[in-house]
Amino acid sequence: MITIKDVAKAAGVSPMTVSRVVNRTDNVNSTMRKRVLRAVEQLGYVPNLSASKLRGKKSTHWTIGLILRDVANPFSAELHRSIEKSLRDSGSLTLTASNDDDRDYARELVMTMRAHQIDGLIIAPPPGNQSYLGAAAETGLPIVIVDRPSDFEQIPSVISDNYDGMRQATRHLISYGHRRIAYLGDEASVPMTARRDGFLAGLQEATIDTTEAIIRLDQFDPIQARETAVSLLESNNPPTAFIGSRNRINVAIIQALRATKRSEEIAMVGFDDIELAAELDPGMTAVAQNPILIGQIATAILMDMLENNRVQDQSVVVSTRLIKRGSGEISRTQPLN
Amino acid sequence: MITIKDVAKAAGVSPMTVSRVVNRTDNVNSTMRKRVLRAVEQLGYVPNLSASKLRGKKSTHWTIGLILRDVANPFSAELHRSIEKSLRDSGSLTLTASNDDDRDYARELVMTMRAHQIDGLIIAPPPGNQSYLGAAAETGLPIVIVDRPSDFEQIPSVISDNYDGMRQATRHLISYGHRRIAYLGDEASVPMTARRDGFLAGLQEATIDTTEAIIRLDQFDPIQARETAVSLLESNNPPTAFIGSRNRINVAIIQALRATKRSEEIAMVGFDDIELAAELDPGMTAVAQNPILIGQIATAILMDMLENNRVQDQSVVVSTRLIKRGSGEISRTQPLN
DNA sequence: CTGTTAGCGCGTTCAA
DNA sequence: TTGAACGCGCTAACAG
Repeated sequence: MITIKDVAKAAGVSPMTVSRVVNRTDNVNSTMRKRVLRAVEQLGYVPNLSASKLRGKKSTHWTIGLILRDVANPFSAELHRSIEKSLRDSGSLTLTASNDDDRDYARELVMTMRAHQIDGLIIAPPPGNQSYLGAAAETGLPIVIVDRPSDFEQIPSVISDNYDGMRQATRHLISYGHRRIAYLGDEASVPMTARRDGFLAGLQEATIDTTEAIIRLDQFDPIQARETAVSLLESNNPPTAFIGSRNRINVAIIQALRATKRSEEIAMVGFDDIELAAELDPGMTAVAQNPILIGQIATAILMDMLENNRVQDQSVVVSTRLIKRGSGEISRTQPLN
Repeated sequence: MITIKDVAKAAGVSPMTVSRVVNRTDNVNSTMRKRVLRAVEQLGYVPNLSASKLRGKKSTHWTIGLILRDVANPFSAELHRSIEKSLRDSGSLTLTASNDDDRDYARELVMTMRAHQIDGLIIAPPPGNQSYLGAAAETGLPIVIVDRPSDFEQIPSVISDNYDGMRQATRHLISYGHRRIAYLGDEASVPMTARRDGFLAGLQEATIDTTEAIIRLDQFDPIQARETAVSLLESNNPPTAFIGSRNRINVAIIQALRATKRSEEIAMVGFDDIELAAELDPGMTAVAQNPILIGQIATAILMDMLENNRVQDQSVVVSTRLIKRGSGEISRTQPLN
């Protein structure tokens, strides 16, 4: 490894002079500067950021920890991209990992990232106790929570308006005459319970009893969800519309509708948009989140905490958007009870 | 920040003893060990990995640089996920970034990551000179190239069999009677030229002249590709089949076919699979790459270089798989010339 | 079994 | 304008 000393020796100056040249500080005699730069070039010297940081140097080239649920999930991937882009100007880099909704692993990841000396953290925490985040925040680590509400006053969060998004979806289906609406979801995390509550609120507004609808909160796995949807469709009293609570579940419902050749007559709205959703027959009506904006806001808040060394306590809610593509605009065809 | 000294003071021992306890090395008296562990717990001490590394400690908790084309692209995202998963057991973390096919930026990223003291690098390099990788490799940094061939003997690569995959796609369409096949792609990178060559080889095998087919190598942008496809469909001598050269282009072609209501009569095969491809009408026949396997192999090679301190020079080619879903099995309907 | 010494690469502080 | 000394947090090597 080429160190500052090697460069100094090659250029015939002291390490300090090299440091000054590399960091563009102070005034350095231009001949020396040239000598140093030539040596840097020749030896391929790359400064050791860890050592600088250890020595106490402040930099704006932050190392940001980014913990998402699953980097391969389209929503997470877009969020990742957005954060990366927002960070790019400052020359900051992200240490990225997926937590798979496993709280213990998330805790471990935070530890490891702290050991790696991250300057800030953006995390989509798994369900459950966020105490490990509180502890980390107390040491002065700036943290922003995304996609989940924060347990702590001192930790800001950026999150979609899950409740309102789902309520809109529900209202939309009701406006097309549907009452027997099947909701496939779970209640394992706060966003999911918010979506469930949005659905219930939509029903209540229209004075639809929860027994008239079909509410399945045990749908964790796409394959299982697909089977559930098929069996509902084949039951005595099938739904006239479906609501999917997240992107993988939406795909499952679409598969079920197609497998039973009912996609033209049974309505469907999905929470979370999917690539190609517009090219289906009919196109999938979706409640779209805005991962790009969420990422931008989260990054902006974090940068503010980092640069101004202050504690933020704001919680931002980003609204969703209902995109009508056909599947949600199928009117109820079945006779009224 | 809590350091080893703080813990030592709190536990009434020397820093060295704390180090031994934390690193589980040597034998430490069990009472002392307990005292130390209690202090660690109480103070929330997190060891500074950078400092350990600076001191020269070897660890198996590697920090791996991962430079992809675009973390939000489904192919890259799957690759990312696979690498992350393969790395997880060793407790390694990735410093991840997108290069947007910009060589200069990729060069800069490698610099920055080197400054961050990464132990190894997995990169999907942009088109153009890879000299910056050669230089980095010469300093002893283990590098594995993915999704692109390597310019250097000493840098191993893992890549899909683009040539063969595209040749299979072409043969497949030809076996359904197609001769006037429109290929929408570019030749801006080695994988793309390999796909182009695979297409040409497929034509040649069937003694189809290149003037009989439609070969567009100027399709970089999905929106532009969509327009191209529409205008081809509306021309005097339209193609009876399309080939898309990558995922975003496939979507564009599907959109064009649907917009012109020709998806049932014009065949189509896409290179790269897409979520929901099976739920289209007809389903999209695709040449699927295997990002999971590519990631596993790349990680395995890198780990071998890291752990055994040796230089690998192998190049691995991962085969593709043709998935028939309907769009590629539409026979030619137009009269023979 | 435990502590002391020294130094990894770097930059702040101060002296020249 | 330049350089020397010092110490950031940590641990290998040695001493006790």
